[in-house]
Amino acid sequence: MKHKGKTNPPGRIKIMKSFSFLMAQKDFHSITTAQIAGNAKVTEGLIYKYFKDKKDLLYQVLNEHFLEFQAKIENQIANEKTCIEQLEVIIFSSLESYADNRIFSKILLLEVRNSLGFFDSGAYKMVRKYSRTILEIIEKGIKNGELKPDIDAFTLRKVILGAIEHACLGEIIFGRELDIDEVSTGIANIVFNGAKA
Amino acid sequence: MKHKGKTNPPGRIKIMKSFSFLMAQKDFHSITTAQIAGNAKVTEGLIYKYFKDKKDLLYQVLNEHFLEFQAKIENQIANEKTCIEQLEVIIFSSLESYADNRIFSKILLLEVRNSLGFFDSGAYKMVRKYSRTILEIIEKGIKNGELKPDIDAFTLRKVILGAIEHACLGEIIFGRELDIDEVSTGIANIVFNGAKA
DNA sequence: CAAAATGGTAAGTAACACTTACTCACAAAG
DNA sequence: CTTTGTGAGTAAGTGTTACTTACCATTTTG
Repeated sequence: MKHKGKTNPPGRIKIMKSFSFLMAQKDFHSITTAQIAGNAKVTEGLIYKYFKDKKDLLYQVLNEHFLEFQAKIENQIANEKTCIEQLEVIIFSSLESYADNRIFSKILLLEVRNSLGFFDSGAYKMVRKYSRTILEIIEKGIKNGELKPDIDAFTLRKVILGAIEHACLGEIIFGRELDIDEVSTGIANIVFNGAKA
Repeated sequence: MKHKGKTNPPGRIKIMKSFSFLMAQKDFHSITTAQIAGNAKVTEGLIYKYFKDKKDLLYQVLNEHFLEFQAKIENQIANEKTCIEQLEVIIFSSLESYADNRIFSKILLLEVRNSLGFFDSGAYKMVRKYSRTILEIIEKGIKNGELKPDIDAFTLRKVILGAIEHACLGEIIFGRELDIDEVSTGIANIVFNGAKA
C-alpha cells in the first residue's frame, strides 16, 4: 500500500532528519539507503513507503527547507520601499539563508541540478517563484525609473542570481567563512553602480 | 597490471569517446559502465585499466575539453589592450565556449562540483588558473584606474563568473538557445556601467 | 464488526561499480 | 631463438546498492 501524504508519521520524519544529517557530511551519491535507514532506526523498505525513490527524498527535503527560505525572503522584501532596496535585501537575505542552512544550499546549488527529474519537482516550482519575484521587482524598477531603461531584466536577474550563487559555492564546498555584509554590499555596489571608473 | 599513462592506446580513446557521446544524452549517474563499454566495443574491465573509477573517467574527459577552452580564451585575451576589453572578451568567449561545447559545460557546471574528489583533479587546477587570470586582470584594472578603486577584486570576479555560469545553465539544462552577443554585452553593460539610473 | 487504510517489517532481486585472474602479441635482452 | 617482461585486452566473477514484494499489526471508518 502506498502512502497518500495525508499524515506525517514519525517514520517519515525520522527518515528526513536522518537524510539531512548525512547530507551535512557527504554528497548525495555517497549516502546509501542502508545508512539512511540505519541512522533513522527504521528498515530500508519504509523509505519507499514515503518516497518514490532516493531522489524524491532529496527533493522533499529540499522542498521543506525552501518553504522557510521563501517565507523569510518575502517577509523581508515587504519592509523595503524602493526596488533597489528590495533587490539589496534579496541579495543579503539569500546569502544569509544559504549561509545559515548549508544542507539546503548544498542540495539546491550542487545536487539537484544535474538530474532532469528535479525540474518536475515541487521544489523547482518554488525556485521559479523566487526567480519570478526578482524579475518583477526589476521590471518595476525599470518602469519607475529607478533602473536604467536600456538594461534587460532577464540579464540583470542572471547577474544577480549568478553572483549570489557563485558567492556561496566556496563556502558550501570548502567550508570557508563568508562575510555576508561585505559580500552583499560589494555585489550590490557593482551591480547597481558599475565597476568602471 | 595497471596502466602507467605513457601511451594512448585505441581502447582508451574509444572509452572516452563513448563516454562523451553518452554524456550528451543523459546525466553522469544514469550512464552505466556496461553502456560505456558496450558503446565503445570493449569489455567493462578495460575501463578500469585506464581509469581509477567512473569519476576519474569524467575528470579526464573534462580535462581534455578544458585544455581547448583555456587555449582559446588566452589566445583571445592577448588581442585586447585595456582590462575592460579583456574582461569583455572573457565574458564573450566563455559563453561561446560553453555554448559550443555542451558536454564540457555540462560536466563542469553540473556534474563535478558535488564530489570533493574533483577538487584534487587536474581539471580543477585548470579552473583555478582560468580563475586566477581573471583576478589578475581585475587587479591590474584597479591599479591603472580603469576600474573603481573601491571595488573588491574577488567580489567582481564572483559577479562575472556567476553571471557567465548562470547564463549557461538554462541552455545546458533545457537546451534553450542563447544569443551570446546580446547576453555578453548585456552582462558587461551591467557589470561595468551599473544598473542604477 | 468487517473492511479498508495506515505504519511498519523482513526477505528478497536485478543491476551496478569495480576486481581478479587470465590470455595474447610482441619487443628487447641474453 | 628462446626467455622474460610488458602493454592491450578479455572473461568471469563479487559485494553493494537501490528498489520490490509480501507480509503483519494497529487504527480508522462505513
